[in-house]
Amino acid sequence: MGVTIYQVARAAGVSPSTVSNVLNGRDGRMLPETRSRVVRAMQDLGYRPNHAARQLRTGRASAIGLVVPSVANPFWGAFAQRVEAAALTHGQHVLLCNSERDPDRERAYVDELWAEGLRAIVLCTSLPSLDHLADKISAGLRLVAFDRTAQLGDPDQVINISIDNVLGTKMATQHLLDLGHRRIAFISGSLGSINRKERHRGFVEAAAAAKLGDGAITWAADDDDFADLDAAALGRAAVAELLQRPEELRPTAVLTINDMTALGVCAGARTAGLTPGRDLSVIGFDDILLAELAWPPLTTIRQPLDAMATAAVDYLRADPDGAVTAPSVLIRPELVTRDSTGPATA
Amino acid sequence: MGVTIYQVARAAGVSPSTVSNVLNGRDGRMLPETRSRVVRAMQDLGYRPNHAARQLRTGRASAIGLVVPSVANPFWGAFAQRVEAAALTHGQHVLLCNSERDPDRERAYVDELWAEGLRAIVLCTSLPSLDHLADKISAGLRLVAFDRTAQLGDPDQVINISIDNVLGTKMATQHLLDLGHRRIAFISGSLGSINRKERHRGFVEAAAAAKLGDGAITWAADDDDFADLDAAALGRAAVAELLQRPEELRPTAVLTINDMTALGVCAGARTAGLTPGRDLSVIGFDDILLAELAWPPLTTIRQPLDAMATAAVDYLRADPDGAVTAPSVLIRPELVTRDSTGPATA
DNA sequence: CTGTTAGCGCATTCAA
DNA sequence: TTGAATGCGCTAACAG
Repeated sequence: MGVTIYQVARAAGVSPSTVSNVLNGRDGRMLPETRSRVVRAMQDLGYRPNHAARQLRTGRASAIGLVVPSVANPFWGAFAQRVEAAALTHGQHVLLCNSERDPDRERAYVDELWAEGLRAIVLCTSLPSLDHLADKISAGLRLVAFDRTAQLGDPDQVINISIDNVLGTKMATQHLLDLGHRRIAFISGSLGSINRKERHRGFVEAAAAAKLGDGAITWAADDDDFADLDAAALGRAAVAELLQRPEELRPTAVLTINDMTALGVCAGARTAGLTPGRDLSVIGFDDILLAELAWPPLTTIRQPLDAMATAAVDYLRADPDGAVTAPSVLIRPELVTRDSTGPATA
Repeated sequence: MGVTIYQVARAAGVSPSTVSNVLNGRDGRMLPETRSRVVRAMQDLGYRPNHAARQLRTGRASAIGLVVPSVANPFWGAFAQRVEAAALTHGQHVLLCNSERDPDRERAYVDELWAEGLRAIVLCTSLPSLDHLADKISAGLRLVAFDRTAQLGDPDQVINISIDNVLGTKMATQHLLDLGHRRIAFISGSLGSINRKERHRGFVEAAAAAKLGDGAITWAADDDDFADLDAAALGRAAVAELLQRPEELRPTAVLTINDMTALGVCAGARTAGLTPGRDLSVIGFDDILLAELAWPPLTTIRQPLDAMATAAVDYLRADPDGAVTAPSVLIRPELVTRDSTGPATA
């Protein structure tokens, strides 16, 4: 069924090990002429390397493992699409895993991928600690932690790729302040994960700098009542509660942990008879495809996913022996102004 | 690094081949007692089968290949999440491929997966013909064609899983008729793919049965100006054009090829100063997560994704030697009534 | 009912 | 600079 290096070797008049050397870029061990003869033979015969055999021999698989909370979430779906595209440019495949934000599941996936020989994993995690991966990492696992900034005590060699969350919510808060809002709510699920804490911090700091005082309202779910896909429901619930407050305590603008929650807030506001963008300003985070499609189109903080996905795959492929020069990549967010935010009216 | 069947065999006091037999469910070839001894040894040693070795030996990989247009599209993201979940219950992994609706890319992916030993593929395709896969299928490829109904001349052994598209748009059209609408537009990208043709047919037939005559308007993009992710832009463009028509030719209700397009229609209607659900009824297709979140919440035809994904994975795992008793699974759509459709006012 | 054995395709010593 | 030989972990004859 498949062409083997033996057939290639015979066709090129060399030994199998020479073909193997060509395959593995050990060009120094042969004459350029020999090399080109081998390459030609591979093309003529339509040779394709057998990944299973290579993996059996080396113990390493070439695919990239991708662990996301859930590709059903449009943000992660978009990210997964870009990771796959970036991997494809290197001829690598992507193994898809949905952790559903369950830490046990997340760990089990990484264990499983490791046991299967995968040595390159993009882990989209909100876990504060990566200690449980330290042994694998020192044993050769290339791990990109995505959407999570570097933490003290992280294993060396872990590469963190994330937006600058603090800056992002600062920009969002500032935008609202510039529009004249003085009572602003930050809405989020439980503040357990790193990036949520950071986004919250950006809000708190920007609000403090503007001396908002009690005008800075934090609404965070206590525990994990809301799963990943319930972000919208969370927004709905939060806004329903906030709008019941007496007018002098009621926010005129809302900043959410992500776009899905913002969409929920918009829906909740409408249920309460308010028009988002006019009676209540709403700003999201992520800039998912649907942010632009919502009514009103959602002002949000964009995460440049293309750049992030490409960076992730590049690091995974970097020379394993090379020094990791950039242990952490902090990407700059962008404010995208659309119609869901407007001047303060109250 | 790994425990092998030899170690298990030694621990259980049997030969490696007996362990292999246990692994492969050939229970008939050993005493129950022997079997349990082996199982115990596997647990004690923490044995995990080496997929690469197994694949090298058998030529078959155990992962499932999933080819979707793009997981960045919320519908396909949701589907991918469910396929992965279904595969996980069998301990199988999912290899993710985004075809971006490029037929060449789609074919290249299938070739690649096949060459890598994958023998189970879920192919979400709009291609009318599957002839190019016939040879692989007869050579043992298990292929589930998703979102595509069976066609005359399809290779045997292909399993088609799809909703009943004709019924779906009939239900949608009927819903609009029941609300009193007499000028209804069907909006879609080019009608090249099977399921689009079918959805269109459902609309045409229901409209004809209601003697709508010129009141049944088909708006379909000529060629593929709009890629998968531009569905919303397509809806916007279509509605902008339709609303410019003289009043007696202007639709009072719109039925779209999918929810993303419907969301675009809603946005376009608002741009034109109309309120969806009041001035223009809009009904989508799919029931993606965001349909409920839109404003107004979108009436739509639901595709029961869970059932569809489970069916796909089950068929992939069915006994390869068993007769394929259900070459085609036609799933019943459900009308989900929300606020984007209302009585005809014009 | 259980054990022995011979590769699957490749990478990698070690010799030449 | 190249070649011959070995084994990664497993399955499937086949022999016992």
